[in-house]
Amino acid sequence: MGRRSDHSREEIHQLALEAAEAIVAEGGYKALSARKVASAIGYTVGTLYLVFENLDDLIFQLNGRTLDQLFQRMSEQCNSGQSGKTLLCTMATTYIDYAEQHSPRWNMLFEYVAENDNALPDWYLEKLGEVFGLIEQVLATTLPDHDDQSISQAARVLWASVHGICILKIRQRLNLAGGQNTEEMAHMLINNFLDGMSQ
Amino acid sequence: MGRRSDHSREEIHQLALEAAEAIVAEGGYKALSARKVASAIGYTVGTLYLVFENLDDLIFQLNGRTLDQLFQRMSEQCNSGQSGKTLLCTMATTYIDYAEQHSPRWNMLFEYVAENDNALPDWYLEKLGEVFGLIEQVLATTLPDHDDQSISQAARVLWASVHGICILKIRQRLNLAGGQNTEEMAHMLINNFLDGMSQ
DNA sequence: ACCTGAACACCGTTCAAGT
DNA sequence: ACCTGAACACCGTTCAAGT
Repeated sequence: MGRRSDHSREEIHQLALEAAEAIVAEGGYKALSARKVASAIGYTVGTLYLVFENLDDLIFQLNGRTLDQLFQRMSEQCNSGQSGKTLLCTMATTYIDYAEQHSPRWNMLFEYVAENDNALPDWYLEKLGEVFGLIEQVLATTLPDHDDQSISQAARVLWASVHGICILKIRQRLNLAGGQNTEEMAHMLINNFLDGMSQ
Repeated sequence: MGRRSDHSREEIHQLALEAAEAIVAEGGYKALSARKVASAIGYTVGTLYLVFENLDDLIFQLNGRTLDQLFQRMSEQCNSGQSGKTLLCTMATTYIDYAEQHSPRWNMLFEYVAENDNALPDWYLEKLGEVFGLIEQVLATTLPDHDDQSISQAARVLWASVHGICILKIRQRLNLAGGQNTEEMAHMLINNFLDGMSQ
């Protein structure tokens, strides 16, 4: 046994995250295990615990990358020349498309709840804040008569709502008679919510 | 080894569900295991598999009971003499209170996704449909100018949205600066959505 | 210093064998 | 007929011991 140093600590860290992404994409978050990740990168389980606190730590970091990807795709829409309701609908479509195309990974992002009432890591909440920040920016120009606090609250309410539609669809809790598709539902929400706010 | 017949099949079934409820309430859905349920009711693991297909089957049935409880609490509000936006806000509060008071159990209700693209059991979707049906009824009297299909779609969009706010709060994904409480957010949503619909 | 591998205490699920 | 308990193939996590 013993030393190998084929890879630096940082390299093992990266390799592990990439292997974990592949496992989740392939078989869902339930297929993820420390042993599988380790063997996928050619190390033993023990090594993983030199680089991550535990499996939850690895999951959080993977989720952090997912948030980065969501943020990037949504922020790209902000420079598309659209604005107002149209832009918000486009951003919702981007969000929904990501969720549908990467559903195992997207699922994992919202599944995990820390045990023992531990709060989520600060950097995690910051990344979430950035996503909500995008919505705030768009809302601020769309509803110029509202103050900052009102915009901030509306952004949270609106995006949590889009998220709710998305998650019930992905989790198959909206397979009821007469169902619209996810995108139509999100657009119906955005249009009516903004009309209500504009009165 | 062998026969005991202390309890009928049906009794074992009930005992197991009750034991499972207690375990989840105590330690969250991650604490639930077939072995724990079995030992809590004084049987061995094997016995559980005479009464349930597998652990997921047990979870689905427990979730079915949770849906029944939600339906009952929400339908009680419908006879409270309130109507329109006020009634919908009360129902949202009921939904949110249940989620906050029984968060491990409520979490489990929306966590589980069937593997292999198996759809949820029919009886499960029916129970979900009953909850959405309540919202439809209230919306139908609140928005008399809309046809049935429009009401049905609005009910799904509205309640999925309330759900989204609720789940992000419970999963601590809305612990961002300047946060309102869950109830305020849901009420803001309902008021603006209905104002939009009424235009 | 770096990594191993065996150990510990758990899982879900099955099914031959006991009464 | 009813239930057991041992077996199988897995888990997450730790840490003495090898190089």
